[in-house]
Amino acid sequence: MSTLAQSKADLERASTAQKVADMLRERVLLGELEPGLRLSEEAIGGALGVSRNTLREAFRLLTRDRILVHEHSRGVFVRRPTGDDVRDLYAARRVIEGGALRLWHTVGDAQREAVRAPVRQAVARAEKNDFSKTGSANIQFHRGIVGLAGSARLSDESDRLFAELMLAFRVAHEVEAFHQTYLPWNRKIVELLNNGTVEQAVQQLDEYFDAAEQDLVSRLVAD
Amino acid sequence: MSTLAQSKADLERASTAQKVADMLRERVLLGELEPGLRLSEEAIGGALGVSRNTLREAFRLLTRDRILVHEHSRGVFVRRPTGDDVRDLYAARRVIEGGALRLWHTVGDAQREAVRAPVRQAVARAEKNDFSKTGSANIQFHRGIVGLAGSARLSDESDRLFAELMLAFRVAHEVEAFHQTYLPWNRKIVELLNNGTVEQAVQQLDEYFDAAEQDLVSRLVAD
DNA sequence: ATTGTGGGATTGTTGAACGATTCTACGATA
DNA sequence: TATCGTAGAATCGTTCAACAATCCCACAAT
Repeated sequence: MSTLAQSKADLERASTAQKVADMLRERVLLGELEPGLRLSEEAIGGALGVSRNTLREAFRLLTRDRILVHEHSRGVFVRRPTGDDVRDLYAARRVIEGGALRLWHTVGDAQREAVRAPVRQAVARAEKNDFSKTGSANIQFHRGIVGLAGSARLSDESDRLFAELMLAFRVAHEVEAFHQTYLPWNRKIVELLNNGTVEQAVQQLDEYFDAAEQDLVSRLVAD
Repeated sequence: MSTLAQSKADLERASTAQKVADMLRERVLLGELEPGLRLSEEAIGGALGVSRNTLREAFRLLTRDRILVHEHSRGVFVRRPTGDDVRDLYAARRVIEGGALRLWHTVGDAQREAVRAPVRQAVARAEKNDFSKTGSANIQFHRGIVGLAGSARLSDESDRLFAELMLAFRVAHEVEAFHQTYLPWNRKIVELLNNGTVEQAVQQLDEYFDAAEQDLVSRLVAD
């Protein structure tokens, strides 16, 4: 069964627009294309060897993911989140992740492990002074929390929220902080979950969101 | 200030693709284009007088809203939600609306009124045997609940979930039931909220979701 | 009944074209 | 000097035409 699913994935050729969109998304999230930058149809299309029409389809896909913003007759720009955007993002995360966390005692162990494992691995690496994959570990932790809900739609939307938040950190020149200060919070949350005190875990998560939002907003308005 | 915002809205001309997408979305949600129907680029484009490229942009917009599904080299189809889709949708709603409802005691009266008012108006109309706008009233109620979170992104995503759910009801030939059986539940929820017993309101909402999901799924698999 | 194997229809992608809109730089006016 | 207006360049919005790639369907072969 899993082999069938795998071969199906192989068969699902991505369209040109999809491939272009994936490439551009990676470039943006890696910081090679700075927030606020305008993406010229002619320049990008020429560099990538695709026609304007195909490129515009790729732009639509990324606009949908809030990676780019479209302004009529002006073009598309790499999104540059504001303080209001950050507040909106954390308001959404509080509801989604808080609501998902409260399902802790209703889900199976596989879903719980998706929350515990990223923290455990991050702790193990930190003890060896290995901070290489510390960034993606945090995201995996929060993806695991959302996954408790058991909704692919919710997980997809959360991925978009994470990506947009990453852009905000980049605007604030705080990409490193995003990847380093979270670990104590996450350990505490997992500990509370393992104790069965879910409501306290939710409260801890809320406090983390409060601290992260406040820090990020202050750095954005100062800019 | 409001006049400025209004004139700005006037200036924001929708693109042709956007207008076409809005028209098609309305057609689909009104049931004029049945779930599963394939939308031919040539036929639709010819009928609406727009080029294939512009129409394809409109298709992309509706695909992002999960109104249409795109299959490579096969075309786009009106989405036809399955039982698994419905389960996914309600899993997402449970987390989002449950999480939002728990913010009841933290929000201002304007946001609370956005929850109460739709139910009050629906009750008033029902007493006069007026069931005309009973459908949108239910949606407004749930939009109000999501609005408690104070996140435009979350509200937008919820609108997409509602639209997709409407398609599921259409597949199950239960559009009317969707608009009629909800009122007692909603009244009870508002009553519990006014009493300050938020957790009981959340529980009541969960029970409503359980009942609605089970009913809808059973009608879908029977099809 | 199942499995090739064609032709026909539809989509994927490209390139060019032209009107519409925005941006920019330069000069006019107070 | 600063503000304003305007012409020209650059870019976007949309359409059209073309061709390759893919899918669908009917028919024949086993």
